Amino acid sequence: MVRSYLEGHVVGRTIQSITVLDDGILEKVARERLREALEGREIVRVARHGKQLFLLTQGGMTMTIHLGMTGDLDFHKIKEKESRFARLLIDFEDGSRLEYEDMRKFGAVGMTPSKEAFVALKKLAPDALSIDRKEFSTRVLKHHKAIKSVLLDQRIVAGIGNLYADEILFQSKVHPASGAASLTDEEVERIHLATRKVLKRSIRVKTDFSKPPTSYLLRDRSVEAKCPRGHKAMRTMVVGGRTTYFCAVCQSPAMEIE
DNA sequence: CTAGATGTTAAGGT
DNA sequence: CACCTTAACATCTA
Repeated sequence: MVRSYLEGHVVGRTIQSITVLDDGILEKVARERLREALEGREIVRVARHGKQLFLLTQGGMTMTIHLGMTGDLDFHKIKEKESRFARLLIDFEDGSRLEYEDMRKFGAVGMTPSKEAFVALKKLAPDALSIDRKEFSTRVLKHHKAIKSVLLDQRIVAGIGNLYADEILFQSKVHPASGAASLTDEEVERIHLATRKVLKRSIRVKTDFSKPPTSYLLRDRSVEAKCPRGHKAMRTMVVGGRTTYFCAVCQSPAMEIE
């Protein structure tokens, strides 16, 4: 969703200047180098791999952007006063501007010769939406940690975040703490299908949590909530250091055996 | 006021 | 190596 938003606004525009407001978000590149390499170049393509974004320039380097937890990109036709948490500005020659804001600064902006080089460097797994059933299953079954931790591990499958992992496991009726390696083939297949369904749907609704179908857990993330299938059994637990919501009825280990 | 949480990821320990 | 925990960060809420 961010990728298509950017594609519509920055492809074809030429970078006039880059203003780094906070060096803390730069990933292993000095602001001078970023500016030297990218200013004056036209953005010709916007790509995505998992949660990572790439702005490819004509005959030059590629800018990498990760939104982290609170990052956001806003395109403005004219230069307005930047927001409180703006960290980096890209001004284009036609007077428009792309603003990168990130309150908690878990995001990162960097530079790479190519998307492929960056993916290799970070050891990122194939993107969750490009991986077929067979490969998904091979990758998942290899690990012995909790299935939720596996889904969140960008080196096993790229592009799934905390909320989406919960949603995927709810839709698949699998308990988040189940050991990945001991899942049945059928369960893994359900998880693979749910991953595609949930991510595609989320991209379509632009991650607006009020818009997914009412059968989605994402709409109301709290223990007070009723599970979308009517059970009053929402539970919370910590898996792999991340808060996890699930329905104790739908996703009980007993249900998995059916 | 402090404690605890939060769309993430890298680094350090076992 | 596989896995787990924690720190970095800046707010907001109980």
